[in-house]
Amino acid sequence: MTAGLREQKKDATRRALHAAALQLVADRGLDGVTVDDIAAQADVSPRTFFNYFPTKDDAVVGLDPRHSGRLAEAVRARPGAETPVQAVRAVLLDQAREMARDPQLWPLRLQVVDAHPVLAARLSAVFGDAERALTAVLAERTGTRADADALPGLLAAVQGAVMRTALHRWLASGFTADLPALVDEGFDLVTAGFPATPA
Amino acid sequence: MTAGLREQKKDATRRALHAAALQLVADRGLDGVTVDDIAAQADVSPRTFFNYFPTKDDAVVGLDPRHSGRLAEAVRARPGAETPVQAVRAVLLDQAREMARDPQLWPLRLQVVDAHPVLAARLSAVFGDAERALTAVLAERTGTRADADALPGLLAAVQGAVMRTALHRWLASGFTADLPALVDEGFDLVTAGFPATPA
DNA sequence: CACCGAAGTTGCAGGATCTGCAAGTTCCGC
DNA sequence: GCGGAACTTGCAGATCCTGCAACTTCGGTG
Repeated sequence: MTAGLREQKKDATRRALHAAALQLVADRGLDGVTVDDIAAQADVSPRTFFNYFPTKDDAVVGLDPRHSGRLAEAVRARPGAETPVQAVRAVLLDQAREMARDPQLWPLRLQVVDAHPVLAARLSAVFGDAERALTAVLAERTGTRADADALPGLLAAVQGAVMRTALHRWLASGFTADLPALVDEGFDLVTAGFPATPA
Repeated sequence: MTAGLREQKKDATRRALHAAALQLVADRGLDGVTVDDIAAQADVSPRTFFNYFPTKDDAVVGLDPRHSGRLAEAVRARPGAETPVQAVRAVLLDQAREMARDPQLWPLRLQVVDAHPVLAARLSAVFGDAERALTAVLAERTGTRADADALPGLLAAVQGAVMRTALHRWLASGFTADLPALVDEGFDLVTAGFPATPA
């Protein structure tokens, strides 16, 4: 089942590079760290670094392109009886719980990303990929064409907005808030159509 | 009113650089164009290029950082009687009309950006800045703290989602669709809370 | 109108990023 | 074992981007 030794090593190296990049940048700032530093920390040659990540920035963010497909696949796997919003909401809650599990990884990532606009852009690109894949799956589910119906693309984009907002508020709370709860709150507001003033 | 000759020249140079970057990249692709090419096309030295844009990518996207504040300012200027959603919707419609006015600039921009994920990330960063500024203004309007109330941040993010989706659908239509109408459609869906299936 | 400070342009040197290429080394299946 | 595939590595080189120091141009002032 688990792939050969080769695969394991690759995964390990990838994680080592990401961990090194994240930690070093957290300590010294993005400009205080070179690719050579990261490679040295992970015990590979500088040239090998680029076999794993096309860019220093990508190593810091550290999210596979294959990660982009996970969201869409998870939504596809939801029971067909659910409405698109219900399906997306359920999946996002799962992901939020997953992210909150490791008390180090995502908090550190978010702090670092927040401190460097360039990295925020990179992270947005990853989200964008995920949203594009999700759009296709939602179009399947609703049986419409993605270019005729606005719903798939819009829901995919709004889902990203909810998640980004939740992550930002999580960060702002010093990671004391409950991430899934923040996601829930976001979906409540959205599905209520942004009530004027519930005052 | 209009600033001195100096300001005019700066604006002209900036526009020339952006236009050159956009056109060259549209023709040859992002990797087929160097900063030297762009500078030459705009009749300035390569070194001067970096007095205007911190990055080649930024020159291609060509949006000021000061552009980021315009959205927020426009919302601040809306009558206080409007709900946040109404105010944001009105401003976004204005911007959509503005973007659709020049039949060349935004279409070319969007095509180029769509063809190069790196540029999409850059554009996302600009949107992100605008959203952050908007969050602050919305928090003012609702009289809440942006970190206690989810609405300002979420509405700012969702607004971005609506606009991005509209732009994407505009692009997909080959720019035959009506951009303001696409924005309207997006807001209708959002304020309806994503109705299950209006079938 | 002559002059001075501020603002803008330019060239140069240099560090860092990233890519192709051509070895070497390690793993997997037969 | 052994042959091919996969991975690592070094090297050369193009490009990006930055600091610095000169030079040129603009805008105001007496």
